[in-house]
Amino acid sequence: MAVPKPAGDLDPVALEEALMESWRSEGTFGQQVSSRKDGLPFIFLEGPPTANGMPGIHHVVARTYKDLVCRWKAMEGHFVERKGGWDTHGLPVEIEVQKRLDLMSNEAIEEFGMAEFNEECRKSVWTYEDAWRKMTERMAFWVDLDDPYVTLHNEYVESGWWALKQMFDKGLLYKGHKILPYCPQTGTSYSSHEVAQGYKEVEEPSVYIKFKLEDDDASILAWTTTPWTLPGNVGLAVGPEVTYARIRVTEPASDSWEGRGGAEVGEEIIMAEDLLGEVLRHQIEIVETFPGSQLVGKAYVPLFPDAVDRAGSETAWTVVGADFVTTTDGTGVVHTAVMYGEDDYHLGMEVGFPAQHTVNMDGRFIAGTHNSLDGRYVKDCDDDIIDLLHYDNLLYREKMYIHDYPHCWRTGHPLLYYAMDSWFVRMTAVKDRLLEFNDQVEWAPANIGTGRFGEWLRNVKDWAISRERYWGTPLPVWICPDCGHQHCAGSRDELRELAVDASKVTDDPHRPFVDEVVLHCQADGCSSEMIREPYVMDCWFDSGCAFFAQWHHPFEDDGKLAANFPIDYICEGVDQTRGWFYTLLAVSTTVFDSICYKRCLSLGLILDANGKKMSKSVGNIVDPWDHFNREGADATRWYMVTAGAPWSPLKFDPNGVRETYAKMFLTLWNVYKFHANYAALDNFQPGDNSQESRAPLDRWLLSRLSEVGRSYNDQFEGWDFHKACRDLEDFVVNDLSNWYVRRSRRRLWDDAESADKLACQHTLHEVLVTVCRLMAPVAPFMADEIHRNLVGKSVHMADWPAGTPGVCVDIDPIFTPGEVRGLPKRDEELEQQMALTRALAEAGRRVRVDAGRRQRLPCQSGWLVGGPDISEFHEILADELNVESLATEDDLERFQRIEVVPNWRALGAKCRADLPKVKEALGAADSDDIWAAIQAGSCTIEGFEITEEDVEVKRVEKDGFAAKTITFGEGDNAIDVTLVLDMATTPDLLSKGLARDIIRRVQQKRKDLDLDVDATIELTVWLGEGNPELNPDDWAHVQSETRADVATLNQGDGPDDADSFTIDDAKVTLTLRVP
RNA sequence: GGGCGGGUAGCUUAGGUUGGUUGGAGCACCCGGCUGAUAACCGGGAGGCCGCAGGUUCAAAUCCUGCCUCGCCCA
Repeated sequence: MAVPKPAGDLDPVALEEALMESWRSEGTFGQQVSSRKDGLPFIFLEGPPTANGMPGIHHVVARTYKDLVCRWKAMEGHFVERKGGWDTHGLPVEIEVQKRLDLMSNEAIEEFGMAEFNEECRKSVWTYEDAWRKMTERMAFWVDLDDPYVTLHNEYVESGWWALKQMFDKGLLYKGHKILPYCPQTGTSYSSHEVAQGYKEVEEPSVYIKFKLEDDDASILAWTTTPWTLPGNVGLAVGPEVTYARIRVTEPASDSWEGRGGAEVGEEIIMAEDLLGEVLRHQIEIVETFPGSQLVGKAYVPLFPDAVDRAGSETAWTVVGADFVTTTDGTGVVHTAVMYGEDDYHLGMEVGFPAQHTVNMDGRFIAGTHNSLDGRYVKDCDDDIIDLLHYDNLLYREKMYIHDYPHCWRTGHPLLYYAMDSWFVRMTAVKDRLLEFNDQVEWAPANIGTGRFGEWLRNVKDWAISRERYWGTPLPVWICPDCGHQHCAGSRDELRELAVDASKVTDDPHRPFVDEVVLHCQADGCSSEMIREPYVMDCWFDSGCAFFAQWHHPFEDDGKLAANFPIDYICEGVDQTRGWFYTLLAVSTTVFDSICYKRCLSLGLILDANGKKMSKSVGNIVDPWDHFNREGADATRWYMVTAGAPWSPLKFDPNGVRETYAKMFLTLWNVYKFHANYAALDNFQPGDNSQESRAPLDRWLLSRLSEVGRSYNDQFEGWDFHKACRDLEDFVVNDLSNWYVRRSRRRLWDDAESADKLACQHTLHEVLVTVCRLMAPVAPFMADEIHRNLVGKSVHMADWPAGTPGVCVDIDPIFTPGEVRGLPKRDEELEQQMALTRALAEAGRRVRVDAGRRQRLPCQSGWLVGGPDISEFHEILADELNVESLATEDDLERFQRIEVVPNWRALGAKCRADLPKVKEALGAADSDDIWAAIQAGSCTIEGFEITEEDVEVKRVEKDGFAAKTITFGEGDNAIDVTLVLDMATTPDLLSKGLARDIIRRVQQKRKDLDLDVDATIELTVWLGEGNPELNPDDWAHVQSETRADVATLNQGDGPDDADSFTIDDAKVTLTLRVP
């Protein structure tokens, strides 16, 4: 504990940069972690960002909430390790490299060389690492970036392999199909993100097809916008609840028929009743109507009999029921080609349609589909297919159709929805466990767990985890081309064991090296060789493995996983709900059959000041450095935390950061400066100084601090960081600065040592130290700067002053005796009294405004009527009110008289034409007498008997008094308190008021001249005509207050060029000279 | 198209679960006061169809229904 150094003006950027340097050289972060190594662990897992994009303000938000919770828990005494992490695989990385090197197809990549391409990806991943590191350090996110986990590291990949093998061994990994938008030109399928970049409006032929029933003369009519899928048709779907109609054509089509197709008179067609009018172009009659369920099971004649092999399917080319069928467009009958639509595929799997391709990976029809189509690009065949159907009398109509359709963002070609081979994790098998584990997670906000996330889990689908890409964790599955045996490898050693040529197994598990590895088939009796499936993993799988792969579990984790699982806290944006939040739980459920994280804070999105999403293309990105370099990281962090609940969308307003800086940080700094400068001057040493012996003002502030600290902690525990910080800010600005410091300035001016001055210094010291500890997790810089100067050590090594410190197990004591520990005693009664005092001080200013009496002109007396005893604060209140003496008084009557005024409504009805006379008489009479007479029932005026109903009684202040009544407290405890001021003016009061006005002007002048506080001056004052006499005592007071060693008081107007001012029409002139 | 969240003063927002006197606050604006008090402070003023329309109720910013609008996720 040292005597504080004096503090200068605040330069937030310099302050923060200097502290960064101290933290670096002292290793403060490491010290904070290791000093708590015997505390209960609090396990945090960093969601890995990808470093191939610039960090933005939204990253600062997420990292603030990660950091503040970890810092808070560490101060509580927890052992909080914070390992960094990087997400380094995946499509975004590949796309960056492809764009840069102009490799716009898989062929181009393979021509360039897969090894070379992946090397470019590996480098690209670190493009912005330095920017990330700088941002992370500058914003004071304490995370270990020197030893992070990295998803591309060989060890990390190996842990992923191990996890996948666990799934495989449990029968949770299988190969199936996934319908994906696919570009045959580039040979790649696309993520929804890529698809979104390539929508185009196109006009294409759509057709109504007649499917002839086997045992019936009628046809079922179906509609499609993709004629090229018709050869693959294997079924028709109808809505079981939808009403269908069988109709008969009664007249030939009119001459206005356009395009191909048609129907004969007498032909019968079945389709949804609601859509008849929209679809049919013939005169018809309805034969019958019936629900779709009656159609289910009916067989029809295949359009292209050779295209698909029945393969034992009993449902092929029959009608099936499906819930997704609607009558919003089409015919209410959905043509189903299993391999070319997501609904189609799922329906096909469900009802057992044959799943066969009619189209190759190059986008051409497979040989044997139809002799005029085989080998041709499908999009070129639309017209020919329509022709073929027309000639077979299977076409009813064709119609051009305009819609948005996805196109390849690289080649501009239309994408085909195509069933790709894909590997899945059978999440549907563990759905109940997922839901059970989710119930154990404490979500913030709670509705994410029950709502968005819970909903997602209740509808969980199998997880398609393979990607036909190059840069990622390779899928460690090998298949024997001869016997079909599948083998999932769980480690690099296992590969070496099974490899035909072990030397092909490199340390680097990435493609293309791993593709070279061929394994001995492990099936009994098969001596063939297994080839690797050419996929890489969904990069979400990588990050979902972070909780164990970061330790290279189970290969060399040294018990790390056991000690760090499940995780206590994760925190990311709400957009991670179906991303990282899900994949973590998915992996921990399938591999460990365990909950993964206990608490999850899901952050709202960050928007610009206008509520628009920030995006590069719109150009509304906020650069965090704009604020780091102006208001500083503390103000930026504090603003983000106080701007709203963490889970609400944050409209980032640059002005708000400025406001936070001006309000919270400048104010706090100035309080600190006030304390530090006087403490340095007086050689202040904190020591024993009991709370009880201090001034009521001190005890009040400490009590407030106690309450604010307690609720701050409670609100932290309830995730309400925004409320906690707003309350603390309110305390600092209003209680500490605007009231306590303002009321205490004079106490510290005193040159002599006094108990009161010491009490004030101790109070400021304790309050500042405690405030610093409370705010340290959110604003780690200024809190540390102040704490270091007052206590001599970093705030980040200090204990949390509130809550339950039970988790601090055998930590070295970081406190020396006499230091602030915990929170002070609370005195609610005292707080109430001060609240009333402040309310009365405000009421007094209002009284003066209403009564037209200047604040600087003192009143002789003030009285308080009613309310609790606040005599402890009478001195303060008298000073605030500028009254010579303040007293309590029981009898409000002393200052008030009643005034009886007519109730015009009642009196008018009674007196009618005589009303003016009654009014005059009432006005002339004495109110007290009239009221007494009315109450006695003997009041008669101008012959009318006046009762209580005829008048209203008002209470007004007697001449010479002004008053205001305030209601203090709430509900049943509310009590009226009246403040009365004596408005009388005496020569004595006028003299005091004049003195105060002169002092005020001189002080302003001193300030303008930038004089030192203790500099002396020579003062000359001229009092013009009309001024009151200035008493010698008051003149002496002027001299001492303004440090005027030499002072002259003259009558009359002073020199023209001197400063002058006017009070009550009298002129005062003054000159001020510095000797 | 489905799910979720938001819409309150010029701007940022509190309140909404539990309906109840006149819907609070900060910034900006205007007037006044105060200040050896900091980008300060105090009082007052102006500024609100609490997104729109219905409904429930003695009473709706609050509860219900529909719609509009912004955002996110999913299709």
